[in-house]
Amino acid sequence: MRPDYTPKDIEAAAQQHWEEQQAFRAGEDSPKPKYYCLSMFPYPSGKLHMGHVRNYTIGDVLSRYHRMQGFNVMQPMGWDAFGLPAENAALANNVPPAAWTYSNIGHMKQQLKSLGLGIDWSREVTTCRPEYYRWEQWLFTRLFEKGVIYKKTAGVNWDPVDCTVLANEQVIDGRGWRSGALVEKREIPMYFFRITQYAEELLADLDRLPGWPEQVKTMQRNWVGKSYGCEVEFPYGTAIGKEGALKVYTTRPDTLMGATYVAVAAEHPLAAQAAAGNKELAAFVAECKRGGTAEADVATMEKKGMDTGLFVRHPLNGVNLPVWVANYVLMGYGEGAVMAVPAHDERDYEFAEKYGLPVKHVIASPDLLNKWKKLEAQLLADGHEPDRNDLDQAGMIAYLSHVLSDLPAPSDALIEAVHEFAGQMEIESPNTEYGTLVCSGEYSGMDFQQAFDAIAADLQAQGMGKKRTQFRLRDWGISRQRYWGCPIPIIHCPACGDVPVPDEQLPVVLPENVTVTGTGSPLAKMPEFYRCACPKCGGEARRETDTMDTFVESSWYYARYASPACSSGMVDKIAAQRWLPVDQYIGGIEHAILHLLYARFFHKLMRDEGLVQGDEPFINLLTQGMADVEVETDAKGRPLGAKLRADGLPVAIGGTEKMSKSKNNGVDPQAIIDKYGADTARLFIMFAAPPDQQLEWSDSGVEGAYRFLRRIWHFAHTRRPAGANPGLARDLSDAAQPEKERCREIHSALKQANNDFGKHQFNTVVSASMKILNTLEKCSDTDSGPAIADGFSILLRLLSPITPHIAQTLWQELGYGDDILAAPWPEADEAALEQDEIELVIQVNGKLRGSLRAAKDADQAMLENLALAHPAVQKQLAGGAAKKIVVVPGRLINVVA
RNA sequence: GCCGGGAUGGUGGAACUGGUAGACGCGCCGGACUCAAAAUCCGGUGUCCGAGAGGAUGUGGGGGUUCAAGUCCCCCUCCCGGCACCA
Repeated sequence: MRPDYTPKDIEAAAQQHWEEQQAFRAGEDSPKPKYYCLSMFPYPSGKLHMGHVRNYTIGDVLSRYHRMQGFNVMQPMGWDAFGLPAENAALANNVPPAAWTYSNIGHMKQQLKSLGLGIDWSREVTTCRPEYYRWEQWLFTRLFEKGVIYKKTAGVNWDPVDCTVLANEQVIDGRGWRSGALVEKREIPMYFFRITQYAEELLADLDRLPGWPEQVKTMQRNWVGKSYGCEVEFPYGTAIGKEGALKVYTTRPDTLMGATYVAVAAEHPLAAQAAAGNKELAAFVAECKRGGTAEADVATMEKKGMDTGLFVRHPLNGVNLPVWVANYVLMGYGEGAVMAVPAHDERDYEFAEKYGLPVKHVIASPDLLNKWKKLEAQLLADGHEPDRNDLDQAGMIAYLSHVLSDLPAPSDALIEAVHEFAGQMEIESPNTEYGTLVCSGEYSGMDFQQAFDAIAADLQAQGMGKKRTQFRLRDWGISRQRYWGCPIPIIHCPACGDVPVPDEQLPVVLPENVTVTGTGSPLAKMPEFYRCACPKCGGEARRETDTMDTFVESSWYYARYASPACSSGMVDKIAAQRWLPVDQYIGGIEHAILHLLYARFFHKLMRDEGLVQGDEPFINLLTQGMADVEVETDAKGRPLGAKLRADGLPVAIGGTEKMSKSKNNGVDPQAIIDKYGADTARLFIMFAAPPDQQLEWSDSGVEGAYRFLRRIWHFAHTRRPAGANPGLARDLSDAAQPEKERCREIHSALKQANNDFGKHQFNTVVSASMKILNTLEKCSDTDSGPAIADGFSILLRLLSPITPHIAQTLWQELGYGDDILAAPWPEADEAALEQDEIELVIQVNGKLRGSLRAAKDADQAMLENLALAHPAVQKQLAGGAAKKIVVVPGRLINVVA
């Protein structure tokens, strides 16, 4: 055995050993229970960053841990290979996206292998390969025929200079990132997955995922956004041109009597109609159509609007309400029109304040109600008749000032009551809480639910509305006007319409040798690609040149791993049944909504096709915190440029790297692996923080991780802690006190580590391991020989999922066994944890004043007496008596003076 | 803007279910070894007052509940993730 720790040699040897043993091939006919451990596959951006290392180390730790617990583990890996960055790289470096992608995959695969991950590489999938995406195309044609996929128009960001559709992140301050041209919203035809048809199920099944973080489930629930509300129609007469009704959807029908105007989106027919004869309005509508489509931009825009001059009639009280065009109303959302209740909605209030529109309170909080009653009572007491007219804010303020100035000699009590009421109204503008209806005619006095039901019933009776359940979730548009993606398998025939490509013609292969110019879609310029015959009538037809959203590939890869080479179907049903669902999924928190929702949706689609069983793809989910970069942002929070923490060099945004804010993590993992080895890199990353916590990387602390491994090696070399039967429970009844204490320390650290493994808190597993080594180093050969061997074998096994190379090497070198992967997982020996005497903390009024040792089974009265006798307590009490004594068994005694 | 998180020493983080705040590391300070340095080992290290014993104070800010609050409740600030064409 070498005296020095030489990670390069031992890691190469250990990896070769696993390779020879085919140690990580997932067995198809194992009697052991299966454990499918999946880490989100990487986009092949070029090189590994710390986020990858963190993700894949977590996955490997869980895989190896479960393997030692007796599971048949499957841990696959693959490449999310289609996407925008490859096209950007092509533009920047003149390399075809395919070549760039394959070369990146080659390099990153080497990097992953050098980390010593226990991956079954025989299952590798690459989404840009026709063998993979042909099945995606196949499913598309099936779903198209079933009507789950349909076509409609939708808005995109159009760059009028580059004649290209831009991704949201390519629109910076309303301009194209390359051309600088002002971006326009343009409506184009696209294919959509009818995900809304599954909205109810996607929502309900979240309740059947106890292994998912609550945080993620909450985000998904809010995203699906089931709401109970009402359709309300605001009729208009021929004055507008023709008779009709403006339909809106609201979740607050109880505030209907407080509506003071209605607002429509710029794209709404009513806006277009009004703009036809109004140049100023037409210009405003055009202005609203400028800029990007991203919701964050729209929502943070300054609220602007313009009066159309049109009016609609309030369906219940017949009052005419003005129609405004407002940029905060979105066409693709609900009905593209809203009823505005400024008194009880933040955005409506802000808008009404800005344009001087009336505010009418119709919901009163208990406070407001009480203050109004008090005011009324005082008016009566002073001999005046209270005015119970509408609480239109302006009218109310006028009324209140009338009370103060026009009434003869108002009493002090009345003046106070007016001020209190006015003050409360001020506080409650806008009041978005539920409350009691006021100033709402026959509905006054009702609570939310009563008003909801009554108003909905009245609307329905008049044919002017009804209750409706609505989802916030929108259908999933998957058409992309880009080259580097999976071709949509549709042929457009002038005679037959949209015809799906027949099975025998699949896959529609994406040509790999192309030149990317940055203007327009490359496929649309390739007649050899798009010219084709209609599969139905044989006539001349045109192939669809749009490709699919890359979220589609990542929505089903987890299922493909079960039978990666299956050439007869999307999945081999037997293999899918064996391996699915995924037992543990691990990936970044940034995927909490979109990717995870789409994958859940796809599982249900595949289930309905009879391909997979079960309703959900991922049983347990671990969301990893982001690995941050220091990013400078503009006023809208968009990155202007990222700075590499380590050396301050700027990093290109939207360049050849994956376009992600997390692409640069300040520390290059390869440099750490080269200098210290994979075990140090893995240990360092697991020790830095718990997996779900976000982390800013710096390499301080890498040295400490390396030092720890070196100490382990040195300990093994100098102390040779081998035992014939490591892990055998030892009878400690005769052992000397120091040895008992050392054993207790080791087993209590082990107990903590096992508990932390269960919580996926690997940083404290590492600290427990460090404590064990600290204890072992305190042992002398003579007093604790066998304990050392026992303790060291615990240490190696505890660390083996995290630092597998050194653990395997020492396990073998010291003769514990051939393969640490086959060793049983260590469990804490409860007998070793027993203590006769324990330390108790003494508090006086909750403040720490001392401690005492007592027998572990000392009773309450005895402990109280011991505490009272304690000098520190005597001093604090200063002769006084204790009011109360709180004893927390095994922990503390608190004397309350 | 909306939805979801987060904030603990110089620093990464720990603290089971409301019960000794700062485990385990990094860094720093002092010491040993050495011709010297590196490596290694030993000791110390929240802040303030104090020679010391000890005391006060302390978990982003403000309030509250409790014998006891980093932990529970209310309000606020800042930071991070997502917002449907980045992946």
